[in-house]
Amino acid sequence: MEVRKGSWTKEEDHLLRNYIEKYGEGRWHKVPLLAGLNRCRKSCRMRWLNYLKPTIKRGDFADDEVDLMIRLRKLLGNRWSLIAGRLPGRTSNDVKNFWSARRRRNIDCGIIKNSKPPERAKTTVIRPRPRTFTKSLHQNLNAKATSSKSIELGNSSWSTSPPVENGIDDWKILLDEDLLRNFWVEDPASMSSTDVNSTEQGFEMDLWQFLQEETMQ
DNA sequence: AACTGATCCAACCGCCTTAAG
DNA sequence: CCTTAAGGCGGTTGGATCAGT
Repeated sequence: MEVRKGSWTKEEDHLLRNYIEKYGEGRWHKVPLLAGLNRCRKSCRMRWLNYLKPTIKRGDFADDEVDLMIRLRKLLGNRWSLIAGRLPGRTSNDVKNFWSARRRRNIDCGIIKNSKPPERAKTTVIRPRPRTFTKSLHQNLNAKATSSKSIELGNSSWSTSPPVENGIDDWKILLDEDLLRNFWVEDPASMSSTDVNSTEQGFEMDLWQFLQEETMQ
């Protein structure tokens, strides 16, 4: 039997909500059967995560959200789920849609203003390389942190977490656009789509905590 | 009121990663 | 190891709605 596609009906939403209430999120392969939905597992998951989930925030992005999004986009590239993860209540789909609308508008403006095809902006996606945090490295970092108040960006020895002693201001500096490129180790070999997960770990570090704390303020 | 182009956003698709057997 | 199934992600599409004429 063909699975249903297209827009979800209220009845389907109701069935999915009931399922999640009863069994919780996850085990998406079982959802169609147990919820009584004639939808594929992916469709169910997508509907829940992007639309039905109660924590989802509706409406326009606030200025601070946009600001944070721009900074994160510079840092992470088109990794919408990671970006969305730092914007409470926003989904990767929201972020993605926002960004493509924004991009479209900018391109259109370019056509109107310049009356010639806009140059494709050269974006350098900077992906941090995960590094093993060895004991010797840690000692080295501590030595550096105590010997200098400022971060030596050009010759940074750390890629995942700054010395704590330098405080939050250092992270703020790091998120300034001109400094971003110098901070992360650029790795052309890892620009391929297959090298996504190797970078993931690095971001579950102090940076994220800082960003979250900053957005809470 | 009717038409048209622009915009928004929910949904689909294809690919990749991961875990289990 | 290899295979397979499931989860997850980013890119893209297309229908609905809005705005302008």
